[in-house]
Amino acid sequence: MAGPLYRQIARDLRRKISSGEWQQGSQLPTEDALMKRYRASRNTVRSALRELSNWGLVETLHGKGTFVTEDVPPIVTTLTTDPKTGGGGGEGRVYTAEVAASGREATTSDTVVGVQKANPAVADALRIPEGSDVIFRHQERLIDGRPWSLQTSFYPRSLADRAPGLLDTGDISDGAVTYLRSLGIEQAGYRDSIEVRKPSPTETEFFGLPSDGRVEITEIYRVGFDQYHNRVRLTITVYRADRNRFVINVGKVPISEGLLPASGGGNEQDDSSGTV
Amino acid sequence: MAGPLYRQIARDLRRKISSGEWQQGSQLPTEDALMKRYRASRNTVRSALRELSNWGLVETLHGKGTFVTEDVPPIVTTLTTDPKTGGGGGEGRVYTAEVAASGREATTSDTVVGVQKANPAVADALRIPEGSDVIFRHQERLIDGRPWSLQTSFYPRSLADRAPGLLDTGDISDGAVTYLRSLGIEQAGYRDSIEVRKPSPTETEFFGLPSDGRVEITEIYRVGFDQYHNRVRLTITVYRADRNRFVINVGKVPISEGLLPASGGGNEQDDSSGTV
DNA sequence: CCGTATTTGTTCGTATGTATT
DNA sequence: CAATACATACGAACAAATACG
Repeated sequence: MAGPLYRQIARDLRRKISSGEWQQGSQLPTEDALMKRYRASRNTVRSALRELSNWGLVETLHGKGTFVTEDVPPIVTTLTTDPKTGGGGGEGRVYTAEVAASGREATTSDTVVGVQKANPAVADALRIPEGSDVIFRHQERLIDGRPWSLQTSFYPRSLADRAPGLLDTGDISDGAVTYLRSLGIEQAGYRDSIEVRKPSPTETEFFGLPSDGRVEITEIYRVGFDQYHNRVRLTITVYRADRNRFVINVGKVPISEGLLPASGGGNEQDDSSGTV
Repeated sequence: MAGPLYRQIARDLRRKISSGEWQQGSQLPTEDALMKRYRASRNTVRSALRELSNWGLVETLHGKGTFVTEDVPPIVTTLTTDPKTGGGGGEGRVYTAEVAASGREATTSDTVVGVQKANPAVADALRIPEGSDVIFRHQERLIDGRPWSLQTSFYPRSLADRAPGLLDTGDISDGAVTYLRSLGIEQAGYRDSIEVRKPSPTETEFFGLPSDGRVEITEIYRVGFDQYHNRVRLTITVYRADRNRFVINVGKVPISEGLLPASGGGNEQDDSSGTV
């Protein structure tokens, strides 16, 4: 009854975690201890632990032990700019301001700039021929010193004639959008496209993700348009999917105070909202 | 060298998949065949296959075999309403129209309506006391007969005095937003909050997800405000994270034609965009 | 429909390697 | 260096789902 043994063990351990019997961050019994407690073989116990790990409930560290995963409050990012206050300022500034408001400190690595050939995705987003030159500006962004997001912007190479600063590393730290506006290239609007996918090796390393594909990445494509509907830039930003939340305001909405919709937190709610 | 054997096997299989040597949907060699090919034990081969499965590259079916995962083009949903054309029409209509535009057919289950006590998340979103009565309206939404999303809207119980139709199952199929507007309750704006999390058991079953927590869910909280900044409704919609994409338009953007940013597809791009 | 072969799922026991304490 | 704890790997047996004659 009740299915395979390893699932029964997993269920029991799960219960002990979600009931609070085992606190966040605390160490689970060793595999050896669990073998004895459940009279199961090592492989079976490990299957149970792997299941919990897949669901993000525990984390296993080689040589140290298995620990109950600790909740990390998500970073909240607003994707829409307030037409009244913001006026469409540079994203870099907006992001850091928003993070600072939550009492954390946002920093960025040095900007890496360069020119490369447009791959299909970039070419399509900017409506330029595949393989034509594009300027890229890349940054690693941290919060309180911990990896937060990776961002790369692409501009058509031809823009550098009017906006040579795009190829400077530090000068336009105020935000490329602001810089371009000073040159008469207004960002009249933008389109974001959000998707969730598995991390690339680079992303896995930057974010310090587990080597199995357990943790996903949220990728945001932002295509910026000027007043003539030309595609001026493509910005790709990636985040850890499980530690970031994105907010979109449409129409007349009050200024956000508390922000967070009081998320329950873990996975254990089990449809606590009734019919949700 | 090159790490554990099961990873070497996994890498080799991965290469055969991403190189196209093994087509989408085709069956991999049986575990028995892989044992012989790599001179490894069955458990080791299974470790390798599990790794590929975790990364979403293959799917294993009990008694049948292991198959290369087939790409499913994502459903695209626009979260912002065009102030010119849409004017903030009912979401239900907008969604189905958008899906229809892509040549697919959107249908919904019967609406389940009822009254329940507000849980903390709902109470916070609507700014009402926890435990007070709320009306819920729940729907399962399908595309071409396949599960697509689950949606539940919550309204303060008190709204039913002015809008009794909220408690009818079918009558306001045009969309609750339209219905409320006909009663003078305008949705002046809304705030979406997007997060990614593991599926609940109900969601796992509805979407037909694998029982390990491999596939994630995108959850969108939408809080609607009336012209007086009152919180009129909370709509929670959940989607398969890996088969849906969300678009947000801000400011002046051209009408989307092609939509998709020509995503490369799989995970195997391996930072093909260079510095991304 | 039945029975058999095929294929993956579960469980055990055991041994050895590697990281941490 | 030794003890502890998780990681990898092998071999074996039986169970469960599926395919096929």
